[in-house]
Amino acid sequence: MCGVLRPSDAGKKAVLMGWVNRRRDLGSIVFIDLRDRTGVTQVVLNLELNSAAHDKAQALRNEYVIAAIGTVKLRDSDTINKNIPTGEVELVADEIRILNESKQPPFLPSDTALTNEETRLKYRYIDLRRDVMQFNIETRHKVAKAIRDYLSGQGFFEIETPFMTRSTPEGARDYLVPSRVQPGSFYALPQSPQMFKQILMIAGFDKYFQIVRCFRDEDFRADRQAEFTQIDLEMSYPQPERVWEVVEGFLVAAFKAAGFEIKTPFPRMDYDEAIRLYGIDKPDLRLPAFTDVRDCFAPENLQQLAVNPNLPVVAIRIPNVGELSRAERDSIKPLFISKGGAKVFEDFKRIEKNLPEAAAKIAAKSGAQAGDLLVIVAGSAQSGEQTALPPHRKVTPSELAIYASAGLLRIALAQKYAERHGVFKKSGDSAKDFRFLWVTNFPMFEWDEGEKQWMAAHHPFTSPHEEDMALLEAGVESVNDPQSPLSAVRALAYDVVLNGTELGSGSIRIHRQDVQRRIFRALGMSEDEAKARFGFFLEALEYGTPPHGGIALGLDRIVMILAGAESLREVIPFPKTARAVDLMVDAPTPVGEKQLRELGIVVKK
RNA sequence: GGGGACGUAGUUCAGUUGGUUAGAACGCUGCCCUGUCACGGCAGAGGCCGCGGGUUCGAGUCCCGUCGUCCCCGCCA
Repeated sequence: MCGVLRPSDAGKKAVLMGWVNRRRDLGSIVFIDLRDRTGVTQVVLNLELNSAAHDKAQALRNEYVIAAIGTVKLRDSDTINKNIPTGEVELVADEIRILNESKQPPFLPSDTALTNEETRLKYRYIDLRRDVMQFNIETRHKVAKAIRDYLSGQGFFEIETPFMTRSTPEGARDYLVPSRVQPGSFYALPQSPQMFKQILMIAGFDKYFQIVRCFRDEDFRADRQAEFTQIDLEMSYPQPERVWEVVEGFLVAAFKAAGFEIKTPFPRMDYDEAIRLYGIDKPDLRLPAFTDVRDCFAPENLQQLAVNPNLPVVAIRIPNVGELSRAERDSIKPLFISKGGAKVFEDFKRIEKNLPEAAAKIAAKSGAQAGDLLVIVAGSAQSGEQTALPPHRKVTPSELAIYASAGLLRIALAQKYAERHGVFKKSGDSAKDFRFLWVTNFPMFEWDEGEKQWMAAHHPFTSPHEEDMALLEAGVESVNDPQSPLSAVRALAYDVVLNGTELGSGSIRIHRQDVQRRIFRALGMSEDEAKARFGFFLEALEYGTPPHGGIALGLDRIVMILAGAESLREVIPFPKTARAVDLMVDAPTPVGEKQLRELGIVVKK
């Protein structure tokens, strides 16, 4: 292999096969850098030593596939290349065989400047030859293997579930597969194996996992692909803590496989707390939390600033940004996305000038140092009514709007000034570089403003909190009332978050028929409707279902973070574009009349 | 569905207030070169300026539309 020869191999005969990475022709002596996935070795062709081989080297071009047969030789001390692991040796070739030629590629794997992504995706087989991509795909393999090994060792069975399954009109849009033998009927590709894994619990496979492809026909982002891979698992009789322990266990193994030591257990935080401190349900702990600085202002100050005094006044602090120019301060406001009447005071200098006392208190309370950026987000007069708080909830909908607006701005600012504060740069200290977090006690229901009703925040099989059963009972008939007690029902649902990325999401499931029925009723779903959608599943629940719960983590996202990549496309061998197009194979495509006829499909233009 | 950025040689990019023959680097082709390793030197080829329309004496540059890629909001139980 091209990356393995070392000084200890000196004198040995060797055959190297690989791609011509680069050719350096000095006339009577030619150097070939030969590359395969293990690395690069220099092959020497000297006219005086072997004129036939030297002649053959004249014909070599980039990306030709060749075999070089020769002797491993220690390099003279002044010709050692310290930049590559094989740099102390070279292969003196007796013979060169051209195994295959190559057209001139649109770009070279050895290029230093990265070609645009469209070209890379079209010629993915060349892009994948680049060492970064080879590393990413290797990391992916190692991580997946470590997880398989770990879970198998813990008594989990990897069990496959169908890809061609049943469409359930919940959640994301389905990819559909038409049935030829039953024209007009369609399978759906699974958005996740959710119901199958629960059925496996009912079936007695009390520890299940699967590294499995999932499909969602929605709009895509850097961290969302049409098809993506989940580490899906489910177990019988667990407390949430037991699920977390398993996940922490396999993440330790996965990170170790990629060369990182991480510590467990991960910290835990209530959903409400995450919103209050970070304005988002997947906080990036590498950056400081919000400070509520409402009490730093005198009441007349708030009035003067037209700030709603009943709502929080949030200070966002981004450390070590340095002095901002006027233009930079002006460029903050366009980053702000106001929800529910939230407004931003992007220029802290102005607050310092007009309200020096308040500004000093804010700086002190938020722990701001010189060079830190402070931005204030507060409620305007247009903000929603402040409502009474259920005893165990810490965030009302009006507050949520403020926190969420501030949360988005916090991230936008942190990304914009990432170069300056350097918080996102890898330090080499895993405890700092990988900030894990369990976010727990999500709300069971979310208010859908469009549908004017409460919807399942996670999925309708998530178990409510034992303590909140009475609230569920009280709210079960008020699905269309935004003030319904349903707002306060917490779910036994949890997310695992890493550096502001949601890695995975899970819950303890409902195993009791009566609770499941109540949930469907609370979601405004009639008995018949529920039966039509999930009939098989509801029936299965009636045949002795053990309590069970689980989680699913995005393998692609884990590998993306481990590889230090900015996009899932960097860790998926054959990804799709934002419009779900595969540029290499050119999919999707229209199909012929005959094929459509067989499937009983007429395409409307 | 909405907002933004980008599209010029094989590749990465530059291209001034609209101005005559659209440049550079890398890559490519040929020649020279015995220790290079992003080798070096000389010479050369290579362009529907994404596509369509408009304004203009004149458009890579301005306007409208369209296609594609990327990022964000919505969406993603």
